[in-house]
Amino acid sequence: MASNELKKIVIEGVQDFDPDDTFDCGQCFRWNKQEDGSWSGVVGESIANIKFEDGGFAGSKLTILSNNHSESAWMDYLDLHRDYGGIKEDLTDNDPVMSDAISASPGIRILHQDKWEMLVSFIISQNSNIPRIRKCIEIMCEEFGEEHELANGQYYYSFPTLETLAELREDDLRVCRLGYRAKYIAEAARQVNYDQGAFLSTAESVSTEELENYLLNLSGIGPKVANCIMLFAMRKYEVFPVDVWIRRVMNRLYGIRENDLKGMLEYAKEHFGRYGGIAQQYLFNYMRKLPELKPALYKSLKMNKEF
DNA sequence: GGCCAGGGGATTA
DNA sequence: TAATCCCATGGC
Repeated sequence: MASNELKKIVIEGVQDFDPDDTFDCGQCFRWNKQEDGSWSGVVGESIANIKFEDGGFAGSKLTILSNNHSESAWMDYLDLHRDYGGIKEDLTDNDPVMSDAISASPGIRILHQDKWEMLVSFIISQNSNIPRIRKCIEIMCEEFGEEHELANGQYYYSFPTLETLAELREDDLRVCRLGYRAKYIAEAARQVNYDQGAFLSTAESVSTEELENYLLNLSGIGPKVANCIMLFAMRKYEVFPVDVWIRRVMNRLYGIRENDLKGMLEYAKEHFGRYGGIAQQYLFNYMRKLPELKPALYKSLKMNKEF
């Protein structure tokens, strides 16, 4: 796994991937953009810095400087085996809204992140905003994660383990500024640790339905959070997490009643199918970018008013 | 099924 | 500065 020496891995011919789109589309919270345009992040027990060698995009050399020297581990994490070109073609078919959404962030890939980290991160995410979520997680890692030091003196913290968080009380978590979510996390950690995380570790071989049932029984996890965990850590690409942004996209751009959650899920199932989750990422990011991208359109949508 | 509190930072008015 | 919003859930 991770040594304390950084080593460079170069992957050639990478397409349909842009670190800016992928690390800044709201699926991950521990990647930070550096001054030179590269991205640094902690993944599991290792740390990495990622950029395109020539600053290019499609087909160019992707450089990963990391103490996890396994190229296949990074291929898996960045989901580089999957044909996003084909997926985008499928989704774009007869859908001008999706076409625009994909054009806004054509380099999104769904990262294959850690199950426990995603479970906790998305409990934290509820009714919050991305800068604040990132801060809470950063504090949690510094307080309760393991400290790692590289040969060059650089240090970083991995995400706290299930065992560690399961032993904490709600009060111990106060330092993370989680608000009422502290209780959910303390309880969920104990629930998942009931079988030492055995069920969670088998998640990818369990059906989406059974997995969803398990997650919905955990404290602080409802349908939206469960879907995010399944999408970002368990390769359940058909789920369609509906948050306030997606609710507005589906209402303003697809004409579905704002409170008709069921109708939105049915639409996604029928039109986005097994790539519902990937479609959701394009749409979510499109809406977040819209004020800059298309100010007039954004204004006309009256995003802050109920329809 | 609808309503509302939960904490607290970010954003907008 | 005040008001509102935010990658929702749980409990009534």
